[in-house]
Amino acid sequence: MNNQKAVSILNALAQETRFSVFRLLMKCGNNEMAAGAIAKELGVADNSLSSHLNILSNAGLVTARRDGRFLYYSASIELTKEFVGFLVNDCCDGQPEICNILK
Amino acid sequence: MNNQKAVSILNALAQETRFSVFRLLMKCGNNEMAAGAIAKELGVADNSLSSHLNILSNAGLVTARRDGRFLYYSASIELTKEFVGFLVNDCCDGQPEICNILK
DNA sequence: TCTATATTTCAACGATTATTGAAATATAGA
DNA sequence: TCTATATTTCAATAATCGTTGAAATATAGA
Repeated sequence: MNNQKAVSILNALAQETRFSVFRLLMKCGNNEMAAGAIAKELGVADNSLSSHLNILSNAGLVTARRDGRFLYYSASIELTKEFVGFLVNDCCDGQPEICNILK
Repeated sequence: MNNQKAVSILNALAQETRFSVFRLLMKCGNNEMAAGAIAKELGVADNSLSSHLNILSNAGLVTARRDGRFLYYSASIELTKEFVGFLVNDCCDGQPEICNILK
């Protein structure tokens, strides 16, 4: 993780539809959802959602698995962990007890 | 914290200069830096930085304090905590042990 | 092979965004 | 009051972004 990678993740998340997709998949944990099911759940056009899924995927936040006609998406939990860690780790000039940010 | 507020925070952070400003101020912890010092440190034009600081400030991520001609900025650590919590809390459908995201 | 379903790709359009130069505002000190 | 410093505001421009409709691709089943 580095500044550039973090900004690309932030860009991917900084849009209402994409953020909702991400939260929906995070809620699913290690389970997955087909693109169509996500589109229906969120009330988004298929092609628009496809574009958003692609952006999330390029940022590494979701991964896809094809099964027949369906593409199943799931959240990349490891990357999310890394990202959150990077966001908060270097705070307070190496004295985390100052802000105690993770609790 | 809610989706809309989180997206506004993500938008504020999703730009290289602003993310660098945020990280710089987080590194300062409860200390602060004058706008000019931030601009110099990051090699950004004053007016451009002012615009970015305004965006970070509108998102609640930084606060400003005037002292004479100087405006001192610092990170809003409480909001950052709330934001990170919101990002990761509802994961795994209420079974955080599945991804154990904060550790 | 034909048809239906699931999803993506593409081009176009309007909207939003970042940067720049110049001007304005706020304050300090002589 | 005059000048210098710190910062913001404003208008303009170029670049990027999200959505839409239509077409294309992939697959399943009859």
